[in-house]
Amino acid sequence: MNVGPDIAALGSLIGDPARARMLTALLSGKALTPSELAVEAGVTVQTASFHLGKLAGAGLTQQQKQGRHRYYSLADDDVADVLVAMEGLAAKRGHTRTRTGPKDPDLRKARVCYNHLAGTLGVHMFDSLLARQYLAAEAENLELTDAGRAFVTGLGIDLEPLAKSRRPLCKACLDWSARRTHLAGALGTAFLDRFFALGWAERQSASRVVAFSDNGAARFFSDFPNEAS
Amino acid sequence: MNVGPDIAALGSLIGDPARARMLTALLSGKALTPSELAVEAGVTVQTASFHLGKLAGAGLTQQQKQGRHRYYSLADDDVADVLVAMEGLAAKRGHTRTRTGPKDPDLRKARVCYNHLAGTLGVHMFDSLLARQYLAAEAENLELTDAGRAFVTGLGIDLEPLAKSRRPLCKACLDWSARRTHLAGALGTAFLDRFFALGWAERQSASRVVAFSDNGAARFFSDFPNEAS
DNA sequence: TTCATACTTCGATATTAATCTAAGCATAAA
DNA sequence: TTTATGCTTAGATTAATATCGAAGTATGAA
Repeated sequence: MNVGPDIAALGSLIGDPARARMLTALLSGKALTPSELAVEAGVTVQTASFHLGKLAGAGLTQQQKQGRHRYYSLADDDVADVLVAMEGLAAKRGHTRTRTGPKDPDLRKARVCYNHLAGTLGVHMFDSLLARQYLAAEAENLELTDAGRAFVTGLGIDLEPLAKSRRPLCKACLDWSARRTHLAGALGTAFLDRFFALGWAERQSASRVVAFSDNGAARFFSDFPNEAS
Repeated sequence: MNVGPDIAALGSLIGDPARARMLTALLSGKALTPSELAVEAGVTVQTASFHLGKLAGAGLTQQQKQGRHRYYSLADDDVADVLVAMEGLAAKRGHTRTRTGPKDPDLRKARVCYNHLAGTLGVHMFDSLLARQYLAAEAENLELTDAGRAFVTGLGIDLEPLAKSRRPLCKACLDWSARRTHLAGALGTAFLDRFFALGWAERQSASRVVAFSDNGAARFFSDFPNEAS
Protein backbone atom coordinates (compact mmCIF):
# COMPACT_ATOMS: atom_id res chain seq x y z
CA MET A 1 0.00 0.00 0.00
CA ASN A 2 2.29 2.72 -1.17
CA VAL A 3 -0.40 5.12 -2.10
CA GLY A 4 -2.30 7.85 -0.38
CA PRO A 5 -1.47 10.95 1.58
CA ASP A 6 1.81 10.95 3.43
CA ILE A 7 0.76 11.28 7.02
CA ALA A 8 4.21 10.12 8.12
CA ALA A 9 5.85 13.28 6.83
CA LEU A 10 3.20 15.37 8.51
CA GLY A 11 3.51 13.43 11.75
CA SER A 12 7.25 13.67 11.67
CA LEU A 13 7.04 17.44 11.33
CA ILE A 14 4.78 17.73 14.34
CA GLY A 15 6.71 14.98 16.08
CA ASP A 16 9.71 17.08 17.00
CA PRO A 17 9.33 18.66 20.45
CA ALA A 18 10.73 22.01 19.40
CA ARG A 19 8.50 22.23 16.34
CA ALA A 20 5.49 21.06 18.34
CA ARG A 21 6.05 23.84 20.85
CA MET A 22 6.34 26.36 18.05
CA LEU A 23 3.14 25.19 16.42
CA THR A 24 1.38 25.24 19.76
CA ALA A 25 2.55 28.80 20.28
CA LEU A 26 1.21 29.72 16.85
CA LEU A 27 -2.14 28.25 17.92
CA SER A 28 -2.52 31.53 19.76
CA GLY A 29 -3.45 32.88 16.36
CA LYS A 30 -0.75 35.49 16.52
CA ALA A 31 2.10 35.87 14.07
CA LEU A 32 5.42 35.41 15.82
CA THR A 33 9.03 36.04 14.86
CA PRO A 34 11.73 33.35 14.79
CA SER A 35 13.34 34.80 17.92
CA GLU A 36 10.07 34.69 19.83
CA LEU A 37 9.44 31.16 18.65
CA ALA A 38 12.95 30.16 19.64
CA VAL A 39 12.27 31.24 23.23
CA GLU A 40 8.94 29.44 23.11
CA ALA A 41 10.59 26.26 21.90
CA GLY A 42 13.59 26.53 24.19
CA VAL A 43 16.18 26.41 21.43
CA THR A 44 18.60 28.84 19.83
CA VAL A 45 17.54 31.10 17.00
CA GLN A 46 19.53 29.05 14.51
CA THR A 47 17.68 25.91 15.43
CA ALA A 48 14.37 27.72 15.32
CA SER A 49 15.19 29.01 11.86
CA PHE A 50 16.04 25.50 10.76
CA HIS A 51 12.68 24.22 11.97
CA LEU A 52 10.74 27.11 10.48
CA GLY A 53 12.32 26.32 7.15
CA LYS A 54 10.94 22.82 7.36
CA LEU A 55 7.49 23.93 8.47
CA ALA A 56 7.24 26.53 5.74
CA GLY A 57 8.52 24.07 3.17
CA ALA A 58 5.75 21.69 4.08
CA GLY A 59 3.16 24.44 3.87
CA LEU A 60 2.20 24.36 7.52
CA THR A 61 3.17 27.95 8.12
CA GLN A 62 3.27 31.14 6.15
CA GLN A 63 5.59 34.05 6.68
CA GLN A 64 5.45 37.72 6.09
CA LYS A 65 8.44 39.96 5.83
CA GLN A 66 8.18 43.25 7.63
CA GLY A 67 11.38 45.21 7.74
CA ARG A 68 13.98 43.03 9.35
CA HIS A 69 11.36 41.02 11.14
CA ARG A 70 9.78 37.93 9.73
CA TYR A 71 6.39 37.00 11.05
CA TYR A 72 5.37 33.38 11.02
CA SER A 73 1.81 32.14 11.43
CA LEU A 74 -0.12 28.97 10.73
CA ALA A 75 -0.96 28.56 7.07
CA ASP A 76 -4.71 28.26 7.57
CA ASP A 77 -7.56 26.87 9.64
CA ASP A 78 -6.95 23.35 8.36
CA VAL A 79 -3.57 23.21 10.04
CA ALA A 80 -5.04 24.58 13.26
CA ASP A 81 -7.83 22.01 13.15
CA VAL A 82 -5.41 19.12 12.88
CA LEU A 83 -3.29 20.48 15.73
CA VAL A 84 -6.33 20.92 17.96
CA ALA A 85 -7.55 17.43 17.09
CA MET A 86 -4.15 16.06 18.05
CA GLU A 87 -4.17 18.02 21.30
CA GLY A 88 -7.54 16.51 22.10
CA LEU A 89 -6.41 12.96 21.45
CA ALA A 90 -3.12 13.42 23.30
CA ALA A 91 -4.95 14.83 26.32
CA LYS A 92 -7.45 12.00 26.28
CA ARG A 93 -4.63 9.50 26.36
CA GLY A 94 -3.11 11.33 29.30
CA HIS A 95 -0.04 12.39 27.40
CA THR A 96 0.52 15.78 28.88
CA ARG A 97 3.83 17.47 29.22
CA THR A 98 4.61 17.13 32.87
CA ARG A 99 6.47 20.29 33.69
CA THR A 100 3.54 22.34 34.90
CA GLY A 101 4.37 26.00 35.06
CA PRO A 102 2.70 28.88 36.84
CA LYS A 103 0.67 29.66 33.75
CA ASP A 104 -1.08 26.32 33.86
CA PRO A 105 -4.18 27.38 35.85
CA ASP A 106 -4.54 30.51 33.73
CA LEU A 107 -4.40 28.42 30.60
CA ARG A 108 -7.07 26.09 31.87
CA LYS A 109 -9.28 29.01 32.75
CA ALA A 110 -9.28 30.88 29.48
CA ARG A 111 -7.13 30.46 26.45
CA VAL A 112 -7.14 30.98 22.74
CA CYS A 113 -7.92 27.95 20.61
CA TYR A 114 -6.49 29.44 17.41
CA ASN A 115 -9.26 32.00 17.01
CA HIS A 116 -11.93 31.30 19.61
CA LEU A 117 -12.22 31.03 23.38
CA ALA A 118 -11.44 27.74 25.10
CA GLY A 119 -10.90 26.63 28.68
CA THR A 120 -13.30 26.84 31.61
CA LEU A 121 -14.72 30.14 30.45
CA GLY A 122 -15.17 28.84 26.92
CA VAL A 123 -17.15 25.89 28.22
CA HIS A 124 -19.10 28.16 30.54
CA MET A 125 -20.11 30.40 27.66
CA PHE A 126 -21.14 27.43 25.56
CA ASP A 127 -23.27 25.97 28.36
CA SER A 128 -24.89 29.33 28.97
CA LEU A 129 -25.80 29.73 25.30
CA LEU A 130 -27.34 26.28 25.33
CA ALA A 131 -29.21 26.73 28.60
CA ARG A 132 -30.79 29.94 27.42
CA GLN A 133 -31.61 28.30 24.11
CA TYR A 134 -29.62 30.78 22.10
CA LEU A 135 -27.90 27.78 20.61
CA ALA A 136 -29.64 24.58 19.58
CA ALA A 137 -27.60 21.40 19.59
CA GLU A 138 -28.56 18.12 18.05
CA ALA A 139 -25.81 15.56 18.17
CA GLU A 140 -22.85 17.54 16.86
CA ASN A 141 -24.96 19.95 14.87
CA LEU A 142 -25.15 23.46 16.24
CA GLU A 143 -27.54 26.15 15.17
CA LEU A 144 -28.13 29.71 16.27
CA THR A 145 -31.76 30.26 17.24
CA ASP A 146 -33.74 33.44 16.54
CA ALA A 147 -33.38 34.43 20.18
CA GLY A 148 -29.66 33.73 19.82
CA ARG A 149 -29.43 36.03 16.82
CA ALA A 150 -30.98 38.83 18.82
CA PHE A 151 -28.61 38.21 21.72
CA VAL A 152 -25.54 38.18 19.52
CA THR A 153 -26.61 41.35 17.76
CA GLY A 154 -27.31 42.97 21.13
CA LEU A 155 -23.74 42.24 22.12
CA GLY A 156 -22.61 44.34 19.18
CA ILE A 157 -21.71 41.60 16.77
CA ASP A 158 -22.77 42.05 13.16
CA LEU A 159 -24.01 38.73 11.83
CA GLU A 160 -24.17 39.83 8.19
CA PRO A 161 -20.52 39.33 7.24
CA LEU A 162 -20.35 36.10 9.24
CA ALA A 163 -23.22 34.57 7.31
CA LYS A 164 -21.57 35.48 4.04
CA SER A 165 -18.24 33.83 4.86
CA ARG A 166 -17.66 30.26 3.82
CA ARG A 167 -16.74 29.26 7.35
CA PRO A 168 -19.49 27.50 9.28
CA LEU A 169 -21.14 29.89 11.71
CA CYS A 170 -21.27 27.49 14.65
CA LYS A 171 -18.87 24.65 15.12
CA ALA A 172 -18.24 22.45 18.11
CA CYS A 173 -14.68 22.20 19.34
CA LEU A 174 -13.45 19.77 21.95
CA ASP A 175 -10.13 20.46 23.49
CA TRP A 176 -7.88 19.24 26.16
CA SER A 177 -8.20 21.03 29.49
CA ALA A 178 -11.89 20.70 30.16
CA ARG A 179 -12.93 17.68 28.19
CA ARG A 180 -16.05 19.48 27.11
CA THR A 181 -17.40 21.03 24.01
CA HIS A 182 -17.18 24.73 23.39
CA LEU A 183 -18.02 27.06 20.54
CA ALA A 184 -15.79 27.45 17.51
CA GLY A 185 -16.59 28.58 13.98
CA ALA A 186 -17.09 32.11 12.70
CA LEU A 187 -19.33 32.97 15.65
CA GLY A 188 -16.79 31.67 18.13
CA THR A 189 -14.18 33.91 16.56
CA ALA A 190 -16.55 36.87 16.56
CA PHE A 191 -17.27 36.43 20.27
CA LEU A 192 -13.60 36.40 21.21
CA ASP A 193 -12.83 39.40 19.02
CA ARG A 194 -15.71 41.23 20.65
CA PHE A 195 -14.39 40.49 24.14
CA PHE A 196 -11.08 42.02 23.15
CA ALA A 197 -12.78 45.00 21.52
CA LEU A 198 -14.91 45.61 24.59
CA GLY A 199 -11.80 45.57 26.73
CA TRP A 200 -13.04 42.67 28.81
CA ALA A 201 -9.88 40.73 28.18
CA GLU A 202 -6.55 40.93 26.47
CA ARG A 203 -4.02 38.59 25.03
CA GLN A 204 -1.06 37.87 27.19
CA SER A 205 2.38 38.26 25.62
CA ALA A 206 3.21 35.31 23.42
CA SER A 207 1.12 32.77 25.28
CA ARG A 208 -2.33 31.46 24.59
CA VAL A 209 -3.67 32.81 27.87
CA VAL A 210 -6.66 35.15 27.63
CA ALA A 211 -6.49 37.48 30.60
CA PHE A 212 -9.86 38.80 31.72
CA SER A 213 -9.91 41.93 33.83
CA ASP A 214 -12.00 41.85 37.03
CA ASN A 215 -14.49 44.15 35.42
CA GLY A 216 -14.44 42.19 32.17
CA ALA A 217 -15.04 38.90 33.98
CA ALA A 218 -17.99 40.42 35.82
CA ARG A 219 -19.51 41.59 32.54
CA PHE A 220 -18.81 38.19 31.00
CA PHE A 221 -20.59 36.28 33.76
CA SER A 222 -23.47 38.71 33.76
CA ASP A 223 -23.95 38.36 30.01
CA PHE A 224 -23.44 34.62 30.06
CA PRO A 225 -25.18 33.45 33.23
CA ASN A 226 -25.40 29.80 34.03
CA GLU A 227 -26.47 28.64 37.47
CA ALA A 228 -25.35 25.11 36.71
CA SER A 229 -21.65 25.86 36.47
CA MET B 1 5.23 27.05 27.69
CA ASN B 2 5.83 23.58 29.00
CA VAL B 3 2.27 22.74 29.61
CA GLY B 4 -0.51 21.15 27.66
CA PRO B 5 -1.03 17.96 25.72
CA ASP B 6 2.04 16.40 24.23
CA ILE B 7 1.33 16.49 20.53
CA ALA B 8 5.00 15.90 19.81
CA ALA B 9 4.83 12.37 21.19
CA LEU B 10 1.71 11.71 19.17
CA GLY B 11 3.20 13.19 16.04
CA SER B 12 6.38 11.26 16.50
CA LEU B 13 4.41 8.02 16.72
CA ILE B 14 2.59 8.74 13.49
CA GLY B 15 5.73 10.23 12.02
CA ASP B 16 7.51 6.97 11.38
CA PRO B 17 6.78 5.66 7.86
CA ALA B 18 6.37 2.06 8.97
CA ARG B 19 3.98 2.98 11.77
CA ALA B 20 2.10 5.36 9.50
CA ARG B 21 1.55 2.56 6.99
CA MET B 22 0.34 0.28 9.75
CA LEU B 23 -2.10 2.85 11.06
CA THR B 24 -3.34 3.54 7.56
CA ALA B 25 -3.91 -0.18 7.07
CA LEU B 26 -5.85 -0.28 10.33
CA LEU B 27 -8.01 2.54 8.96
CA SER B 28 -9.68 -0.24 7.00
CA GLY B 29 -11.46 -0.90 10.26
CA LYS B 30 -10.27 -4.47 10.34
CA ALA B 31 -8.20 -6.06 13.06
CA LEU B 32 -4.88 -7.25 11.66
CA THR B 33 -2.10 -9.45 12.97
CA PRO B 34 1.53 -8.33 13.38
CA SER B 35 2.57 -10.45 10.39
CA GLU B 36 -0.06 -8.86 8.17
CA LEU B 37 0.90 -5.42 9.37
CA ALA B 38 4.56 -6.20 8.76
CA VAL B 39 3.81 -6.92 5.10
CA GLU B 40 1.73 -3.78 4.93
CA ALA B 41 4.53 -1.69 6.37
CA GLY B 42 7.27 -3.39 4.41
CA VAL B 43 9.33 -4.43 7.42
CA THR B 44 10.15 -7.67 9.22
CA VAL B 45 7.83 -9.10 11.84
CA GLN B 46 10.25 -8.19 14.59
CA THR B 47 10.26 -4.56 13.56
CA ALA B 48 6.50 -4.59 13.28
CA SER B 49 6.26 -6.01 16.78
CA PHE B 50 8.54 -3.28 18.03
CA HIS B 51 6.31 -0.63 16.50
CA LEU B 52 3.11 -2.23 17.72
CA GLY B 53 4.51 -2.19 21.21
CA LYS B 54 4.94 1.56 20.94
CA LEU B 55 1.52 2.16 19.47
CA ALA B 56 -0.19 0.05 22.08
CA GLY B 57 1.83 1.67 24.83
CA ALA B 58 0.58 5.05 23.71
CA GLY B 59 -2.98 3.82 23.60
CA LEU B 60 -3.42 4.24 19.87
CA THR B 61 -4.18 0.60 19.27
CA GLN B 62 -5.78 -2.20 21.18
CA GLN B 63 -5.00 -5.89 20.81
CA GLN B 64 -6.93 -9.05 21.28
CA LYS B 65 -5.35 -12.42 21.80
CA GLN B 66 -6.94 -15.24 19.91
CA GLY B 67 -5.04 -18.47 20.06
CA ARG B 68 -1.57 -17.81 18.84
CA HIS B 69 -2.74 -14.85 16.82
CA ARG B 70 -2.82 -11.34 18.12
CA TYR B 71 -5.26 -8.98 16.48
CA TYR B 72 -4.49 -5.30 16.49
CA SER B 73 -6.99 -2.56 15.74
CA LEU B 74 -7.28 1.16 16.32
CA ALA B 75 -8.19 2.01 19.89
CA ASP B 76 -11.32 4.00 19.00
CA ASP B 77 -12.96 6.49 16.67
CA ASP B 78 -10.93 9.36 18.10
CA VAL B 79 -7.73 7.88 16.79
CA ALA B 80 -9.32 7.26 13.40
CA ASP B 81 -10.60 10.83 13.29
CA VAL B 82 -7.15 12.27 13.86
CA LEU B 83 -5.63 10.02 11.22
CA VAL B 84 -8.28 10.98 8.68
CA ALA B 85 -7.83 14.66 9.51
CA MET B 86 -4.10 14.28 8.93
CA GLU B 87 -4.71 12.47 5.65
CA GLY B 88 -6.88 15.35 4.57
CA LEU B 89 -4.30 17.98 5.42
CA ALA B 90 -1.45 16.00 3.87
CA ALA B 91 -3.42 15.54 0.67
CA LYS B 92 -4.30 19.21 0.51
CA ARG B 93 -0.66 20.11 0.78
CA GLY B 94 0.14 17.71 -2.03
CA HIS B 95 2.15 15.40 0.14
CA THR B 96 1.23 12.08 -1.34
CA ARG B 97 3.37 9.05 -1.40
CA THR B 98 4.59 8.94 -4.93
CA ARG B 99 4.85 5.26 -5.68
CA THR B 100 1.44 4.76 -7.20
CA GLY B 101 0.53 1.13 -7.38
CA PRO B 102 -2.11 -0.67 -9.41
CA LYS B 103 -4.57 -0.35 -6.57
CA ASP B 104 -4.56 3.42 -6.78
CA PRO B 105 -7.59 3.88 -9.10
CA ASP B 106 -9.56 1.32 -7.11
CA LEU B 107 -8.77 3.19 -3.92
CA ARG B 108 -9.94 6.45 -5.38
CA LYS B 109 -13.15 4.86 -6.58
CA ALA B 110 -14.33 3.24 -3.39
CA ARG B 111 -12.53 2.68 -0.14
CA VAL B 112 -13.15 2.29 3.55
CA CYS B 113 -12.67 5.40 5.68
CA TYR B 114 -12.41 3.50 8.98
CA ASN B 115 -16.06 2.48 9.00
CA HIS B 116 -17.82 4.26 6.18
CA LEU B 117 -17.59 4.56 2.40
CA ALA B 118 -15.22 7.10 0.86
CA GLY B 119 -13.90 7.76 -2.62
CA THR B 120 -15.82 8.66 -5.77
CA LEU B 121 -18.70 6.38 -4.87
CA GLY B 122 -18.88 7.79 -1.36
CA VAL B 123 -19.13 11.31 -2.74
CA HIS B 124 -21.68 10.15 -5.32
CA MET B 125 -23.88 8.66 -2.61
CA PHE B 126 -23.64 11.81 -0.53
CA ASP B 127 -24.56 14.04 -3.46
CA SER B 128 -27.48 11.79 -4.33
CA LEU B 129 -28.83 11.90 -0.78
CA LEU B 130 -28.60 15.68 -0.84
CA ALA B 131 -30.14 16.07 -4.30
CA ARG B 132 -33.14 13.96 -3.37
CA GLN B 133 -33.44 15.86 -0.10
CA TYR B 134 -33.00 12.77 2.02
CA LEU B 135 -30.27 14.68 3.76
CA ALA B 136 -30.45 18.34 4.70
CA ALA B 137 -27.20 20.23 4.98
CA GLU B 138 -26.66 23.61 6.50
CA ALA B 139 -23.03 24.60 6.67
CA GLU B 140 -21.48 21.52 8.24
CA ASN B 141 -24.65 20.40 9.95
CA LEU B 142 -26.28 17.32 8.48
CA GLU B 143 -29.74 16.07 9.23
CA LEU B 144 -31.76 13.13 7.97
CA THR B 145 -35.14 14.28 6.66
CA ASP B 146 -38.39 12.38 7.06
CA ALA B 147 -38.17 11.26 3.45
CA GLY B 148 -34.62 10.21 4.18
CA ARG B 149 -35.75 8.10 7.12
CA ALA B 150 -38.20 6.29 4.89
CA PHE B 151 -35.55 5.70 2.26
CA VAL B 152 -33.02 4.36 4.74
CA THR B 153 -35.58 2.05 6.29
CA GLY B 154 -36.61 0.87 2.84
CA LEU B 155 -33.03 -0.14 2.20
CA GLY B 156 -33.27 -2.47 5.16
CA ILE B 157 -31.47 -0.38 7.74
CA ASP B 158 -32.96 -0.26 11.22
CA LEU B 159 -32.68 3.30 12.53
CA GLU B 160 -33.70 2.45 16.10
CA PRO B 161 -30.32 1.25 17.41
CA LEU B 162 -28.52 4.00 15.53
CA ALA B 163 -30.56 6.71 17.21
CA LYS B 164 -29.81 5.21 20.60
CA SER B 165 -26.06 5.16 20.16
CA ARG B 166 -24.04 8.10 21.35
CA ARG B 167 -22.40 8.50 17.97
CA PRO B 168 -23.82 11.28 15.83
CA LEU B 169 -26.12 9.86 13.16
CA CYS B 170 -24.85 11.99 10.33
CA LYS B 171 -21.39 13.42 10.15
CA ALA B 172 -19.53 15.03 7.31
CA CYS B 173 -16.14 13.61 6.44
CA LEU B 174 -13.68 15.16 4.06
CA ASP B 175 -10.91 12.98 2.82
CA TRP B 176 -8.09 13.02 0.42
CA SER B 177 -8.85 11.52 -2.97
CA ALA B 178 -11.89 13.48 -3.99
CA ARG B 179 -11.66 16.68 -2.04
CA ARG B 180 -15.35 16.51 -1.35
CA THR B 181 -17.57 15.80 1.57
CA HIS B 182 -19.11 12.42 2.10
CA LEU B 183 -21.22 10.78 4.77
CA ALA B 184 -19.70 9.48 8.00
CA GLY B 185 -21.28 8.89 11.39
CA ALA B 186 -23.49 6.02 12.51
CA LEU B 187 -25.55 6.22 9.33
CA GLY B 188 -22.46 6.17 7.14
CA THR B 189 -21.34 3.02 8.89
CA ALA B 190 -24.77 1.47 8.57
CA PHE B 191 -24.84 2.13 4.82
CA LEU B 192 -21.49 0.46 4.26
CA ASP B 193 -22.41 -2.51 6.41
CA ARG B 194 -25.62 -2.85 4.48
CA PHE B 195 -23.75 -2.88 1.15
CA PHE B 196 -21.63 -5.72 2.40
CA ALA B 197 -24.67 -7.57 3.78
CA LEU B 198 -26.53 -7.18 0.50
CA GLY B 199 -23.54 -8.62 -1.34
CA TRP B 200 -23.09 -5.50 -3.44
CA ALA B 201 -19.49 -5.22 -2.44
CA GLU B 202 -16.80 -6.90 -0.41
CA ARG B 203 -13.65 -5.94 1.35
CA GLN B 204 -10.47 -6.69 -0.46
CA SER B 205 -7.78 -8.57 1.44
CA ALA B 206 -5.96 -6.31 3.85
CA SER B 207 -6.43 -3.16 1.84
CA ARG B 208 -8.95 -0.38 2.18
CA VAL B 209 -10.41 -1.02 -1.26
CA VAL B 210 -14.13 -1.71 -1.40
CA ALA B 211 -14.75 -3.91 -4.42
CA PHE B 212 -18.21 -3.55 -5.89
CA SER B 213 -19.47 -6.36 -8.12
CA ASP B 214 -20.95 -5.38 -11.49
CA ASN B 215 -24.36 -6.25 -10.21
CA GLY B 216 -23.76 -4.49 -6.91
CA ALA B 217 -22.62 -1.34 -8.66
CA ALA B 218 -25.74 -1.36 -10.82
CA ARG B 219 -27.94 -1.63 -7.75
CA PHE B 220 -25.93 1.08 -6.05
CA PHE B 221 -26.35 3.57 -8.89
CA SER B 222 -30.02 2.73 -9.25
CA ASP B 223 -30.67 3.31 -5.56
CA PHE B 224 -28.49 6.40 -5.45
CA PRO B 225 -29.19 8.18 -8.72
CA ASN B 226 -27.62 11.53 -9.44
CA GLU B 227 -27.69 13.02 -12.91
CA ALA B 228 -25.18 15.68 -11.91
CA SER B 229 -22.27 13.34 -11.38
C1' DT C 1 29.74 54.71 5.92
C1' DT C 2 29.71 52.23 10.13
C1' DC C 3 27.37 49.73 13.60
C1' DA C 4 23.58 46.97 15.38
C1' DT C 5 19.85 43.85 14.99
C1' DA C 6 17.19 39.96 12.96
C1' DC C 7 17.60 36.13 10.57
C1' DT C 8 19.65 32.34 7.60
C1' DT C 9 23.21 29.11 6.07
C1' DC C 10 27.26 26.16 6.92
C1' DG C 11 29.83 22.61 9.22
C1' DA C 12 30.59 19.47 12.90
C1' DT C 13 28.82 16.73 16.56
C1' DA C 14 26.12 13.82 19.23
C1' DT C 15 22.01 11.69 20.31
C1' DT C 16 18.23 9.16 18.98
C1' DA C 17 15.74 5.55 17.04
C1' DA C 18 14.60 2.30 13.34
C1' DT C 19 16.21 -1.87 11.61
C1' DC C 20 17.91 -6.57 11.30
C1' DT C 21 19.79 -11.17 13.10
C1' DA C 22 19.34 -14.29 16.66
C1' DA C 23 17.28 -16.19 20.51
C1' DG C 24 13.36 -16.96 23.64
C1' DC C 25 8.33 -17.76 24.69
C1' DA C 26 3.61 -19.30 23.91
C1' DT C 27 0.12 -21.71 21.57
C1' DA C 28 -1.57 -25.25 18.46
C1' DA C 29 -1.08 -29.36 15.80
C1' DA C 30 0.82 -34.07 15.16
C1' DT D 1 6.11 -35.18 23.83
C1' DT D 2 7.75 -33.34 19.73
C1' DT D 3 7.31 -30.05 15.94
C1' DA D 4 5.68 -25.95 13.74
C1' DT D 5 3.88 -21.39 13.77
C1' DG D 6 3.14 -16.65 15.51
C1' DC D 7 4.95 -13.29 18.14
C1' DT D 8 8.14 -10.84 21.44
C1' DT D 9 12.61 -9.57 23.46
C1' DA D 10 17.68 -8.77 23.28
C1' DG D 11 21.75 -6.96 21.20
C1' DA D 12 24.35 -4.63 17.62
C1' DT D 13 24.49 -1.68 13.78
C1' DT D 14 23.42 2.04 10.89
C1' DA D 15 21.19 6.06 9.37
C1' DA D 16 18.88 10.22 10.25
C1' DT D 17 18.50 14.62 12.32
C1' DA D 18 18.29 18.02 15.96
C1' DT D 19 21.50 20.96 17.92
C1' DC D 20 24.91 24.56 18.44
C1' DG D 21 28.93 27.61 17.22
C1' DA D 22 30.53 30.41 13.63
C1' DA D 23 30.09 32.82 9.55
C1' DG D 24 27.23 35.18 6.11
C1' DT D 25 23.18 38.22 4.48
C1' DA D 26 19.81 41.84 4.87
C1' DT D 27 17.59 45.68 6.92
C1' DG D 28 17.55 49.68 9.85
C1' DA D 29 19.80 53.18 12.78
C1' DA D 30 23.48 56.45 13.78
